[in-house]
Amino acid sequence: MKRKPTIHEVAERAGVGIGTVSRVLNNHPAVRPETRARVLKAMEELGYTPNPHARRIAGGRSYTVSVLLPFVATEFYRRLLEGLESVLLEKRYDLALFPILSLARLERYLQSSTLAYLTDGLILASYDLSERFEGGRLPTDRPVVLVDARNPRYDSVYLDNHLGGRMAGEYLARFPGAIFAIKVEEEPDRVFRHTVFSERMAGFREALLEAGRPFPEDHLYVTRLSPEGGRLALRYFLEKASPPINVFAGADQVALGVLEEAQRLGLTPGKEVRVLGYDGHPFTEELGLSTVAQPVEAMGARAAQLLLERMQGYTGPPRQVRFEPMLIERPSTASPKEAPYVP
Amino acid sequence: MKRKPTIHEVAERAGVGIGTVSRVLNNHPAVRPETRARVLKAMEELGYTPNPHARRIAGGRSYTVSVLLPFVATEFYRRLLEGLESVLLEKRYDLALFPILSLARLERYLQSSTLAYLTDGLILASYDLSERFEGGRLPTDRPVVLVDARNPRYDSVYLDNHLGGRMAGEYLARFPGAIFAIKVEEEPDRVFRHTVFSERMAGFREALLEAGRPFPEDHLYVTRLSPEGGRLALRYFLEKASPPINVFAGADQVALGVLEEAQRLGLTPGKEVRVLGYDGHPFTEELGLSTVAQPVEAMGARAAQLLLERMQGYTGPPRQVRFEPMLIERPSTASPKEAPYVP
DNA sequence: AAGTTTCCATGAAGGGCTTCCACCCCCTGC
DNA sequence: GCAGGGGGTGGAAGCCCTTCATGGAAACTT
Repeated sequence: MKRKPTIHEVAERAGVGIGTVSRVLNNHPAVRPETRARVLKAMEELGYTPNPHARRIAGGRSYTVSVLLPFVATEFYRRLLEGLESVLLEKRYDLALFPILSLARLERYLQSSTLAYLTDGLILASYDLSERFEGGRLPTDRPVVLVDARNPRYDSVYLDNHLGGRMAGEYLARFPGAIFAIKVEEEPDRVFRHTVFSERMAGFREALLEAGRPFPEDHLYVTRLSPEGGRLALRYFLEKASPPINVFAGADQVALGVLEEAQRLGLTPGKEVRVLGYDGHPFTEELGLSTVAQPVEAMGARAAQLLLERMQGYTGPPRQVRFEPMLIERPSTASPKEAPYVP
Repeated sequence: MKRKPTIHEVAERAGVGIGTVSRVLNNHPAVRPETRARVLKAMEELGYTPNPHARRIAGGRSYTVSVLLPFVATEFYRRLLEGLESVLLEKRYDLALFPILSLARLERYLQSSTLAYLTDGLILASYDLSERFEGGRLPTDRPVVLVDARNPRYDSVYLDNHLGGRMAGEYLARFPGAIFAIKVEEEPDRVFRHTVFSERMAGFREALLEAGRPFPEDHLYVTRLSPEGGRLALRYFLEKASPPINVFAGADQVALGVLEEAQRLGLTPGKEVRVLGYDGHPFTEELGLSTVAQPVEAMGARAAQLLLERMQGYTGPPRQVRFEPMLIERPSTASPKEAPYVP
């Protein structure tokens, strides 16, 4: 394959200077329309496309945004990417993902410079990095936006998980029957720990306390993020109390398992076993699963917007954008009117 | 944040020329050990790290490999990345993912140049691009390796899905009871179509034919890649035939749903309903799900190796690396010895 | 008509690196 | 003692762009 054409070849073919070609590339207004057309034609004929590395080196844009994220294979990140993509694609930006699949990889990103830090902007998903970097700042001078995480030094887009937990608690407190909860285990690896699940549980506990509903320690089951965890949890709960019981599953994936196990045991969801998930993933709808929904796509889109503003030169103080979850009631929890809680 | 130090500052501090610094960076042998040490010390003190854009521009390495892939939120790609990562991390390469989340994004990658094409090498997952690009070649002169796809022009690492289908067919043909299969629907979007599921079914049919087992058209159920599809499929199958029945689910995700539905209906997996998955994802083990296992991690690792060789200058003809699946027998299909098929 | 302003266009400089040639120094071998 | 050969080293040239003086020409002024 022959070498890619450069700006010089375009300039020569169009009979203009390289500066003019560059201005055409960057949509600079000071180019006469017919000159612009000539240049575009030359580019077309040569199959020219600019080199992002060179653009970036020369102090321009590479039109690429990096996303550092811990995992890729979950519904949450799928939705987050969808939100980011929707905004960035429209603005003609590319999205480069840098998955942090292992501790070794994280170490590498913490120290060495990587392409990730040298694109036009950086989105950091689910990490609060203040503890990890000296000075609590990433080794880059590009704009950085956090999403699903908070840090006072950077623009942050986050969900109020404490509130979500409260909403779950307030809601379930209105039903008769014992109340249980499943807490998703944090990665044993300290590095990858994030705090969303703890925050949810804290809010949940708080709401139950205020509602005067007991929540003994053995009503909490801790497990990994998988349906299997939900199955085991339900069996455990049924040893502690008889139906009807109410389960806050902490995550939709886990709630799924609770639902399945209930059905297998012949217990009617929404009646003998009320199940409330968390996340609001699309699959909950067809399952009739009640859930505390996170607007993940909207959070992603907002993060992308904040980053675009920074890349366009905005230099105000860090912005903290808080999103609120929304409780969606579905058959997996019957309406509390039908069976109100009587202390 | 102050500007990052450059090679010149390192050179000055170490009292050497920039050429020497560059040689240290690139592990060139012709540097005296104590000079090397001095340079490394200067780098350390200045917190210097090289700029990948500049390295790439100057004709060197950026030490980054791009991966173009269609989806991110599936177990398959998680495993594939794990395989790629294991090899590349060791060789000190970064991995940049470019997810193709939409048709618009694909179009963009087909035409314009993007950072993806300008790293040191490119891995293309699950796409055969020969139809999409003029001349059947990507617009890049970097080495390209395909994985989970085949193209005679490029190094390819692929699984023999036809064989996998055959193995499934031969295996299930040994059991009594009607035989059913679930075919995973291809994306309606023509662009994202891939052929793995069709290949599996073709092999499956072939094997049944040879074994003299009938497979009428209405024994095939088509659905999306989700457990829900498996549930619906099983109910449909049970209208067509009574237990025992044998189901080739085409994908582990789908098999999962079949298994769940069977349990819910009070049918014993491995006895009244035999279920065979495809993929060999880790979760199948704890579920006792028999499956035609793909060595996805190994395929990823191999692809990374092929790419590394190309990046190191190997220029032989395109290599086609074929992997074979392996049937793993678990409780979801009892041993055929216990209940052999008698025509 | 001469002086201003505006509009376009040019190409050198520069950005951070690799490569390569030139050069120096020191060790061999005769 | 001298040519020859390496091992080390320095820095100019070059990679592909953007930016920024610089300047020519056309469009306005008074």
